[in-house]
Amino acid sequence: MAGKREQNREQNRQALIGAVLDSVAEKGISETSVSEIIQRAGLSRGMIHLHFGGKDNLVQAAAHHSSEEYYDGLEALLQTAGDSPQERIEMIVRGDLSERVLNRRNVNIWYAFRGESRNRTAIAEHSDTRDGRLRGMIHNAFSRIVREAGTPDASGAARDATHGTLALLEGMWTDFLLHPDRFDREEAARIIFRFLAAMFPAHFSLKGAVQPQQEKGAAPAAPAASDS
Amino acid sequence: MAGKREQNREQNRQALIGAVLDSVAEKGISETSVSEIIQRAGLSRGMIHLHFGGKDNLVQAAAHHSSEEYYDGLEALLQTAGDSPQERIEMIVRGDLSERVLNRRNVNIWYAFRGESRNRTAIAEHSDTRDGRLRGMIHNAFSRIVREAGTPDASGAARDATHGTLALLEGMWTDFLLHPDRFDREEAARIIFRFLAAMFPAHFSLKGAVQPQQEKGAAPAAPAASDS
DNA sequence: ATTAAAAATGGACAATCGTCCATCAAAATC
DNA sequence: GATTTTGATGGACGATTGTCCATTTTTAAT
Repeated sequence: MAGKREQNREQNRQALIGAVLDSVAEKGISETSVSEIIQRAGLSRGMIHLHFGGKDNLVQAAAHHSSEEYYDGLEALLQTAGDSPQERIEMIVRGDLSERVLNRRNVNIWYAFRGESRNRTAIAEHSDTRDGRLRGMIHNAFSRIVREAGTPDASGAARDATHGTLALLEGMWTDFLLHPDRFDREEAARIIFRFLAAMFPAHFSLKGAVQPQQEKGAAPAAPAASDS
Repeated sequence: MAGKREQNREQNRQALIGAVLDSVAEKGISETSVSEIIQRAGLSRGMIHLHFGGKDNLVQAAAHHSSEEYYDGLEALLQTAGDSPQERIEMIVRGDLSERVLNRRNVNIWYAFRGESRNRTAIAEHSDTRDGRLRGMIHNAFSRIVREAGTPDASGAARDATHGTLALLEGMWTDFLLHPDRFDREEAARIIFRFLAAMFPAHFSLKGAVQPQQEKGAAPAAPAASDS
């Protein structure tokens, strides 16, 4: 049962966190005041101090919550992916560009926090651990690809691929931030896979994309996975 | 001579703008108050209202100034570049990753403004026009490359290359923001050129980078430029 | 030198910020 | 049902915010 006491308590905590995120997404951090928060949450002024000990801690908790939500979503998506590394990469990329993850609300929140993160150490750490876990997931997959293929400088290639993929995703998010209307998810994905196909032609195909110019049309892309 | 009157006037305007940028870079936007600004500028409280009509306008002017500075630097660099499109691209990429452009101060300022840009329309526009002009510069170069090479879907390839390059640069900036110490400019450039070499093997060489895995080693990269 | 004009000063001002606590309401325990 | 315990309330509080203007200082014009 958990007790009506603690049940309400937790409910109000979540209401406050939700109110912060809504306000940050809509009005930005600088306009997210205590008055704004409690008005959105429909709670009284003292709640923030009671549950979080102050506004800063509440904002930090909200940043943490948002970060966890993002990562959990991505991880859940990854559960549904196949076992092959290329499938996992593809799932991460498409997931990170999907409506559920990449939308106005999330982008606004993410960039608002990041802009202030340099000062708020705690928030910066969430940024970091998120990126750290994501990087780990991607790097693992590329390491497997590289190992299977027996590339000469294996660790370097996997690292470059990881770095490039993350940078591209990051850039796409910025694109969305600045032009949410014109943004084209398919185009974004296509560009990233073009990059990956160039690095690992045996594992990623270009599908409908424009082929790079070549003299003799040397083996554009072999079929990717072996199983399923 | 320009008159000592107007000379001082302009000098103080610049002092205020500089103070805003210093403060934003060091303390972030939320801690950049009027008191903070006038203290840094060593001027009196009323100056902001006198010269800019209010804090918001001053901050906007500072954002504009920063944006212009960035773009002017890049354009100056471009003047020294050769005439071939690949040289121009290379100059833009290396310039955008150079110490002079990509440093802690600029990155902090840039992301601080961007985080708040959604609310401050004027600031967002600078973000936009900057990206617009940069995009134009890059797109022009890729269009020429694509035209010379007679790629089938020319406009699509040029657009994808532009989009990808900008996204990668954007991602690298974010990388620098989060990890200014670990950031490796050479690695960042190498990854971007790997992407470009994959799209236009006849125009961009991989140089010292790891080669993508291929079955038969089909023409990894022809020497790029023809002149000099 | 005297006057006119403009720039710079710094404090007054209302509004808003975030914090905190005396008080009240409700759930849990006896 | 009485009592204890804990959550919730909302106003008071000092600090700080940005704006604005009466005053002083400095430069330019006479």
